[in-house]
Amino acid sequence: MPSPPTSELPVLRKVIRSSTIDLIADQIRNAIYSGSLAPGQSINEVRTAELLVVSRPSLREALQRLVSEGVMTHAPGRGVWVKRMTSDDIDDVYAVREAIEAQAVKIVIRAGKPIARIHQALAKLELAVEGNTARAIGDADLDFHHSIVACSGSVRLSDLMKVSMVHTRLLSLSDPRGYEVRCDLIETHRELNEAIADGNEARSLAVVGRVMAGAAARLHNPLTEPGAVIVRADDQDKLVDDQWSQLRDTMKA
Amino acid sequence: MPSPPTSELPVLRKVIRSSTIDLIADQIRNAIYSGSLAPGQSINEVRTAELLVVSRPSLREALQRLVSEGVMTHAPGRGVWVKRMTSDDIDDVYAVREAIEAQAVKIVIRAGKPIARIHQALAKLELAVEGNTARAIGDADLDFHHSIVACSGSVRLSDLMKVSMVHTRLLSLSDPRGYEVRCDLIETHRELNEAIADGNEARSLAVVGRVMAGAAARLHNPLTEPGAVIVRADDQDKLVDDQWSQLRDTMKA
DNA sequence: GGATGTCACACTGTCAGACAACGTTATATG
DNA sequence: CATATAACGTTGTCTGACAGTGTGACATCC
Repeated sequence: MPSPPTSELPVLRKVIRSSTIDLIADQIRNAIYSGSLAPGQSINEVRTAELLVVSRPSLREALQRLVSEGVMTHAPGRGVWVKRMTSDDIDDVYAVREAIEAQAVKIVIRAGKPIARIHQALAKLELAVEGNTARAIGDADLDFHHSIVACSGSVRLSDLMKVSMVHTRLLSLSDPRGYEVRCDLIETHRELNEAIADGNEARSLAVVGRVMAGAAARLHNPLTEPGAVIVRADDQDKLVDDQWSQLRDTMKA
Repeated sequence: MPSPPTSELPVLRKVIRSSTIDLIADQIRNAIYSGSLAPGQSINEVRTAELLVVSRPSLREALQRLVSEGVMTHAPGRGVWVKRMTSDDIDDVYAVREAIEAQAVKIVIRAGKPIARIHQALAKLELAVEGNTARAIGDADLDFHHSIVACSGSVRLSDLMKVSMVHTRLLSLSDPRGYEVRCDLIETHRELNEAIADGNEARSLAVVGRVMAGAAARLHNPLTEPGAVIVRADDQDKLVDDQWSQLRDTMKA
C-alpha cells in the first residue's frame, strides 16, 4: 500500500536485490536458529539442494557463508554440518558478546542515541516471560540484546551481534540437558535498560558484564544454581517451520 | 626431520588438512592485505580461476567466504569486487576494533595471561619504525594489536581481529591520498604495552580508546594534524608478490 | 572376542560445459 | 545531443560427470 501523501516528494529508496545465495544462507541460518536443524546435523548436499529447489553449487556457496560465520563446520571429505558447541565455546562466545555489547552501550550513551527500540524490546521480553515458553523467552532475550547494539548505529557491530545470537542459541541447543531459560533474567534486563536510559555508563557496563558472566555460568553448570526459576523447553515448544522438519527427517535416513 | 628425543612420548597432533576453499580464500585475502588487489578491483571469475588453477565453482565458493567477512562486496549481476571503504566505514571499523581489543586487554589482565608475545611484537614494531617503510610499519602495527588479542586466548576474538586487520588495511588503501602512517605511533604503543604489563586495566583501556580515536581521526583528516611525522608509501614500497600483480594487470583489460 | 582387513555404497570435491539473464559499452538513429 | 539499438563480455545457475574419500557391514584372523 502506498504511504500517505506528504508535502515532500516520495523518496525512492535504493532497490536491493538480495542474491540467491543470501536467501539460501538465510533459510539455513533461520532453521538453525529456530532449532529445526540441530547441532551436529550434517547437510546432505543433494537432498538439501533439491529441497530448497536450487542447484548443488548454489547451495555450496551459501554453506561457505555459514562456515565463515562459524555457524557450520566443514571438514574436507566429510562435508558440512551444524556446529556443535562444547563447553570450551561458552566463555569464548560470551567474551565476544560482552565485547560487542559493552562497546554498543558506550556508543549509545556517549552519543546519546535514541533508545526507544530498547524499551520496546524490554516490553516484549516482559510479555514473553509471562508466556512462560522457553523458546519465546530466549528469542525475546536475544532480541533485547540486539536492540542495544542496533541502537548504536554501527552496522558492523550489529552484524557481529546477529551471528553471535546464532552462536548463543547454538550453545543452548548443544547442551545435552536440553534448552532451558532462567526466568529471573528479567530483573537484570530491567536494570540494564534503566542504566542506559540514565546514561550511566559505568553501571551499564557492569550490568552487561554481570549478565554475560551469569549466562556463561548457567550454561556451565545449569542446575546447581540455587533459587533459579527454570523453564525447560519441551516437545510442546513447537519447532515446525515449513519443510525443515521434514528435511531433518530426510537427512536422518 | 624428526624432533629430538625427549623423555616424553612423541605427541601426535591432529592432522588438519585445509580445504581448497580455505587456500583460495587465503590467497585472495593476502593479496588484498598486501595491496596487490586494490579496493574497488573487481574479480573476473574466469580469469582469476585459471590464474589460481581452480575451477570457477571453487573460486566462487571462496569468494563467498570473503563476502561474509566484509572484505569483498557482491552485487547480483555485477559480481564481486574488493570492498571500497568510505569515510562512513572509518568509525565503524574502529568501533569494532576497540570492542575486540578492549575485551582482549581485560581478559589478558584479569586472567594474568602470559604476554611475552606482546613484547616481541612491540620490539618488531620498533624495528620497523627504524626502517621507515610505511608498509612494514603498518604490518608491525597491526601485528602488535593482534598479539594482544592472541594472548587473550579467545579464538573467536582472534578471528575477528584478523578480519578487522584486513578492514583496517582497506581503510588505508581506500584513501585516495594514498597509504600513510604516522611515526609517533610508537609511543602510544609502548604505553599500552607497559600498562598491560603492569596489569593496569583502566589505563590500558584508556590507551586502547585513545589509539583507536587517534587512528580514526587521522584517517578522517590526515594532513591537518600538527606535528605528525608522516611516512608516505610510495611506489618503491614494493607490492609485487608472485602472480597477483600480473593478475591485477590482466583484470584491468 | 576384539582387532584387523575387505568391499560396496554414499557422499563430497572438483571440474567442464552450457545457456539464459544481465550490464556495459559502442554504435546508430532521431 | 539525447535516446534507442545492437553487440559483447560476465555473471548466475544448472546439469552431468567422475575420482577421491568416508562409512558401515561383513568376513577374517590371531
